[in-house]
Amino acid sequence: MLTHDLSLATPDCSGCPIRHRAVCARCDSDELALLEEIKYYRSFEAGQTVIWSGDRMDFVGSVVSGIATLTQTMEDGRTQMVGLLLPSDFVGRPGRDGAAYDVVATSDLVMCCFRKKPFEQMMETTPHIAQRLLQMTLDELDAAREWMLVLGRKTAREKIASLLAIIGRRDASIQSTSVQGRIVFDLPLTREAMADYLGLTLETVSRQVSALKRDGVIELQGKRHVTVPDFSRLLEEAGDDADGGLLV
Amino acid sequence: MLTHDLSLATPDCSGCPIRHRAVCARCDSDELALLEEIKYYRSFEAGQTVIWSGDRMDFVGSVVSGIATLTQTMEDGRTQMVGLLLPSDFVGRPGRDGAAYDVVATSDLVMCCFRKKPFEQMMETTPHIAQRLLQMTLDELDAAREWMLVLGRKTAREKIASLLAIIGRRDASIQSTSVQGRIVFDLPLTREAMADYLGLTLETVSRQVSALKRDGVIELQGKRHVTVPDFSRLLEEAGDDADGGLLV
DNA sequence: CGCAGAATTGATACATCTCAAGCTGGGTGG
DNA sequence: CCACCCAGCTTGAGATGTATCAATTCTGCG
Repeated sequence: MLTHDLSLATPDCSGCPIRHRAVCARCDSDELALLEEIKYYRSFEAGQTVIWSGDRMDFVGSVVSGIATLTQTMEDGRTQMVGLLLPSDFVGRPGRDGAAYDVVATSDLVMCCFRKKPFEQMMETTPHIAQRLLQMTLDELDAAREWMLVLGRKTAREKIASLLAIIGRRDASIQSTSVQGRIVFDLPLTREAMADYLGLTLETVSRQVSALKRDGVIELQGKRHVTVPDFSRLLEEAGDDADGGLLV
Repeated sequence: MLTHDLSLATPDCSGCPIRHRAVCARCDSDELALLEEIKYYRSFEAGQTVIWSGDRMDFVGSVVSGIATLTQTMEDGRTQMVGLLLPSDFVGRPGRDGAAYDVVATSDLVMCCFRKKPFEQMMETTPHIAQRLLQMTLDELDAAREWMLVLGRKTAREKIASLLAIIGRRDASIQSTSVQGRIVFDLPLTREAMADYLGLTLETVSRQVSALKRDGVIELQGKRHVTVPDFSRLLEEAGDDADGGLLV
């Protein structure tokens, strides 16, 4: 069954929650008006697949609310998450027809989509869009490289701590709370999704989460609600500089 | 001792070997003329560090010839390669002051550098540059994600096979040979660099190279010169689709 | 209440790491 | 020209971290 059909309305960009962070962030009102003509909303339920790797993709778009994952799968079924899509993140690649990865909605998801052809044309004529997209892509590239260090060189415990630090930091930045001392947030991922993110098995994830809890690095209320009593302690466990790095 | 000082001359862009692939690929002759004003060449010897992570970076640029690596290092010394820079690849990030990674010349290296400030200004006024840089960044992002699958989910043997396939494919594409059947190339990396690339130890790299040789997947002449008698066999060993994927 | 998906925990297997010893080939100095 | 040297590489034996297989235990929900 479909969710509320707010999805079919196309609310004004001016009230959009991701207006200042998404690919349209630099656009002025004239440019926004052009985008409004080619935009439409789509909703997905938790668990639904937005797009399969290899499928033809006739749109690009932004995550407005909810969370989605980008995953790659080998023939024998091994899967690796290669991206975590949060509100304002961009999906799809201008200039390419097929999707390169599976995109799956982890929670209920709303996307602001643009038909691909007209969007590509706008990119040629509207430097603000291409400029913002470049900036966002460079940020994603940095995140991917950070992640490569996690996957290639960190232990299971460090991997879990790194993931919790990333999610905690993001949550704090959304709420503009300070990223120090006590942090509280909800895990948006199942143990299995965490495992796919970190290149581990779900059993190992479970064990290491338990270990971090036993050692007082984190506290759990239920399976998903996490309290970090001392964020710098978590960063130590992640093997990161306790100051949180220069690039964030 | 310094290498040949062709480096200090600034040859014309029209004869540049990476003219059609680098960040300037889409520029017309007027735009090239502007770039020529802010460009200069720098040479590095094999083993030299081009830039240390965290250092201030007052230029961006392209690899003209030779190979460099992008690596990240943890406090305790664990290192992970996060990028392999080949001719035409771009170094540096417009809009950022410090270098995010160590850049090290693996072979003798020539770079075409642009002073950062003027380059950033040109990016604003010259859409062709920003467009090409976006395209290149998206390609790098795809490569990074491919690599994440390798790091997170492949076995040591598959990792080695994947690396050999990547290098072999690149070499074939430079020589515009077909990527089928028999392939011959030189490894541009030491066993240790391969290990840093793949998130392994150098001993494991050595063992798996020996195993692939023993099993007839590759032949070695010396330590670095590799013959792959059957490229599709190598792809199977890498755990990839034997057709080589859709995205290349 | 009882089921199903998610998570935890345990026992064991195995891949890769670690530590250690030796090999190889190209360069250098006697 | 030979002997030596040294970085890069190979190989071995044992330690260790994570995967695998297999029960349970939670938790939310119809």
